[in-house]
Amino acid sequence: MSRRRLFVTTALPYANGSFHIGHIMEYIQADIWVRFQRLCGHEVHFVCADDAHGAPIMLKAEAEGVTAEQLVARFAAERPSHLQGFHIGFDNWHSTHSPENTALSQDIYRKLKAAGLVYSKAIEQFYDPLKGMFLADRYIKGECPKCGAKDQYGDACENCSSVYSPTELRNPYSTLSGAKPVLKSSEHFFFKLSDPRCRQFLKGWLEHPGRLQPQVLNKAREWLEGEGDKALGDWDISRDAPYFGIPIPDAPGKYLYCWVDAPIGYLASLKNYCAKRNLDFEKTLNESEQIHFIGKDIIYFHTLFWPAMLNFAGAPYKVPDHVYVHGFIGVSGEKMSKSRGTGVSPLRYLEIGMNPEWLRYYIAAKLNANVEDLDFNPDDFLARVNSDLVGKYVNIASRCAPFLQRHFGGKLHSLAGTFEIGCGLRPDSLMYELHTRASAIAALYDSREFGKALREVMLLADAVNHYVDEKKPWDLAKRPEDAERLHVVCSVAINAFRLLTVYLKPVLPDLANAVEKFLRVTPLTWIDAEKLLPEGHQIDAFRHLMARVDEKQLDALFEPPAPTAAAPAARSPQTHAEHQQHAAREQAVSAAITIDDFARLDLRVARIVEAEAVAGADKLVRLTLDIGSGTRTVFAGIKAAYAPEALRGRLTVMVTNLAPRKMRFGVSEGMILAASGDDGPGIFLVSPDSGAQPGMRVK
RNA sequence: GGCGAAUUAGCUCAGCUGGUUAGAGCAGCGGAAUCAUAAUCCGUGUGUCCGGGGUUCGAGUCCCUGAUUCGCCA
Repeated sequence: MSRRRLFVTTALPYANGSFHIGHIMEYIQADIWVRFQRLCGHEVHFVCADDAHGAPIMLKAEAEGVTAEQLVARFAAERPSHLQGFHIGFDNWHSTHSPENTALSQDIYRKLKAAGLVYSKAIEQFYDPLKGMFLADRYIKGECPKCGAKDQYGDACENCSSVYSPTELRNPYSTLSGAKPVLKSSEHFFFKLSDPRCRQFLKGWLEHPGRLQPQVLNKAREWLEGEGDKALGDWDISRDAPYFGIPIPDAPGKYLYCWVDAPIGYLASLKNYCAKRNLDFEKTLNESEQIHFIGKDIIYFHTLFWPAMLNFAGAPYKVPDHVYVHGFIGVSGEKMSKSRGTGVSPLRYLEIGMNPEWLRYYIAAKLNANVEDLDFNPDDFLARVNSDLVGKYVNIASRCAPFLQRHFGGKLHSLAGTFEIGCGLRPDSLMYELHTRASAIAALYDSREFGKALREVMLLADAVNHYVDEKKPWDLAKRPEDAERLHVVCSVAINAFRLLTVYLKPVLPDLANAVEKFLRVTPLTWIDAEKLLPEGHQIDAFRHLMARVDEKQLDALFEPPAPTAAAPAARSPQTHAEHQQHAAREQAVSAAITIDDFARLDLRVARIVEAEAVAGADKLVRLTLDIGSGTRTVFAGIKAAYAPEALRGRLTVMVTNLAPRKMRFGVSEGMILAASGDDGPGIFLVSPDSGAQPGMRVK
């Protein structure tokens, strides 16, 4: 195979939070693929970056009283340790808020404009007069124009699922300030995706054989070829100040929509990397296959906007060669929710000392080349990792190396007249079989069928264990006349172990590293599967290569984020609200907790933007809370003490990481703090001192 | 609401253009072994293939319909 040059990216994570399991899964998938390509001798430039721009980051920074740059820098600072923690080997990590990205984005914009694909027109949008900014749909709420349900977002009603535009909402309000938004006109720039040139190009790009997975192609084709009201529309690519983003050239007060400069961040990161490595950016870009790993949620951007942008911007840009799409990862059958903090926390996984390669293996074992969701199931994880990795694979070395050490000074026997497999090995021998599977396994890795690849490898591990069992080295060791047979059997097993290590190395780089030390060999590559260890090769004494997963670790991993969120099982709907009333009612002071226990509570200053009595409930008030980064709905049992209208605009303190709870009237996404005596008087809402801003952490 | 996908053993999933007794891994159960961090080996699957109709000599596989779940669109 000729040497490939690859430019590989993963989707840019939004820089308003830490990594969640979904990010890590994608990085693991791409990292395994990249490591495999490198083991095969191909050249790979593997980069990513923080997606730093956009209104949510700007607003979150504002709520925390820091600049957007500071907010982004805070998350950027923790990236390296988390990536290293899972052995994810990006060559470079950059940011869309960078000189490179500004230059590239403005260049691409200018070229698209020159190509006649950008035009401007005035549009009317809701504007928050208090905040002094235009409001995206998600920042507008109001009453559904059809059914009158309150607190519905600007696009659709969760209650009657009717669809409308934000301007149709009754009594609309800004979730940022609570103010009534006003309609205001402004000039916006559009990318003319409807241009026949675009459609024609995209059709050709999409249909290019092997470019996309069939499911992705179908979806993209559906969007591209939509007719009538489903036709592909032009894309609004500008935002008005104030906006944290890249200024549009020659258009004061206008910024590029963050989804324009986000994928350009791939190129910015590559450019930044090339500068560091003294590589020619344009040459590297043009000589490499350009491959993007993404989740299924952003297919639209990567199969329509992005290739069209690149194509019509022209040289030195080139269109992506492949976009590889994966599904979502759920936990125990439940969908992961970023905002509600459910799911497996990769950071907690590392904190409690779980082996990152367990997760790499487990995820790899469940990944295929399709756009399918996968499930993290703790029991499955435990069984899979312990059985496959420790029981089958590591066990081979563990059961044979001691004989070599005890009887032969750790030196291997020759397995054939020559060290090249195939020349001296019988076709029916174990080593021959192990060797011949290399190309099939490689093909599976290359096509991202990791689950199938690992199944193949484990089948081979089974064969090796079978072999050991059949040859019974422990019996041979009892008879001096069988010494040579013992030597051969154990040497076969160790050589087999070495091949299995090659096959697992893309998934388990760290373990492979430990095996290389144990076997005293230079770093293994894929071509090493064609060779055997020479006669007399000295190996080290065996020591544990991998611990088993302990069930207690999984318990710790899934411990609820806050003590109050324990046992969410069978509780009456009312309990949560009652819990709110009584949370602090303990007479005796509770048992001591550590600062770490306390730190697990995420308490935030919240502004009550909306409060209304819940029809049909005696005590409940439905609160809409602004916590800086967004809004939450909380049901609080405080109706007896507070009239809803008296609550609006007040600041209070909210437990933001309390597990969400489904109640008869909706989902409560946290709780607010209030004081109360044993049997009354009343309920007293906790308020921060003046100056506090929504989103500030209470600690 | 429209379009689409999924639903196969306790768990995770294979089953291509319809064809003989529906498969794998893990778990479980029975046995063997004891080199190995109780790891390994052998044996063991009577599953309304989501429900209900239909086409066919024959359907997990095709068609219709219903349920559930999940997407996309509006």
